[in-house]
Amino acid sequence: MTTRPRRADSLRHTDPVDVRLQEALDALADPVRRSILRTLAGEPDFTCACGTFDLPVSKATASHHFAVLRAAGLLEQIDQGSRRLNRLRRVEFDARFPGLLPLVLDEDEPTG
Amino acid sequence: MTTRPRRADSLRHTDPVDVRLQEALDALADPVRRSILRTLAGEPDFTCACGTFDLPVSKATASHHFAVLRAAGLLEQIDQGSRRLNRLRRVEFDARFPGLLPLVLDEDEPTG
DNA sequence: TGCGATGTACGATAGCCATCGAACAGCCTG
DNA sequence: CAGGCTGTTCGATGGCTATCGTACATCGCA
Repeated sequence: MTTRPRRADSLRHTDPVDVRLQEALDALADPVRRSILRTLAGEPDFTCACGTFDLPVSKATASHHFAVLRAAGLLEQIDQGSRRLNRLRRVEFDARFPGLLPLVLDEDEPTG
Repeated sequence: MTTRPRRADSLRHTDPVDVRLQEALDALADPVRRSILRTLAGEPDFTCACGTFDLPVSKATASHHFAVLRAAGLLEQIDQGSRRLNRLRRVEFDARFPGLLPLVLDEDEPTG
């Protein structure tokens, strides 16, 4: 009935409203994930595919990190062909946890 | 030469200014530690000894958690006899990481 | 001086999670 | 359709850390 592609089955989004502080902190406690968020913050919405990030981990691990960030209400993803484009949920997440995301985005140290 | 008691040797404080976001998030990612902070926030400064907290862990583990919080610039401790009294470094920590501590203190769920 | 209370230090253990390679699936282009 | 690209899933592994019991140190008090 639905015309939605099979690929989207792995795209469960979590509304930031439903995210607990524990999950948010767990998600943000990883330096690789924070670097993903910072990169995303510097680009327009839905212009970064997962594979375009320069990360010090394998693509399997990177995929895991994107899933964690999505589950924590930190990003929205849409499929475009074989690519998965990302958007930082800046406003919604900041409404749920005021000030938390800015701390991450303003972090001056890139290495982690 | 110094008249400082031996006991204070285990009291290295970290100025919140010198704390990195990574350490802060690691410290706050533990539910036991967050419950310590919330308890502390509800009492006057330097009125809670470490042993007075009702925690679901052994005293050895509790001591470890207090050390982590102190190292993250989240609390100040002073010795009073055989007791160690605590103060939440609310203002200093909030100056370093604006908004972060309030998120923890306003956390409505006690279980973690 | 001896005892109980408070808290730290140490060594061991267990569970969690970041990580990886390999296999798999969808998508696009030649 | 074949091959390459993008991304997920799976099982295994290693490291980190929360946890504990025990031993130890310090302090106040009888």
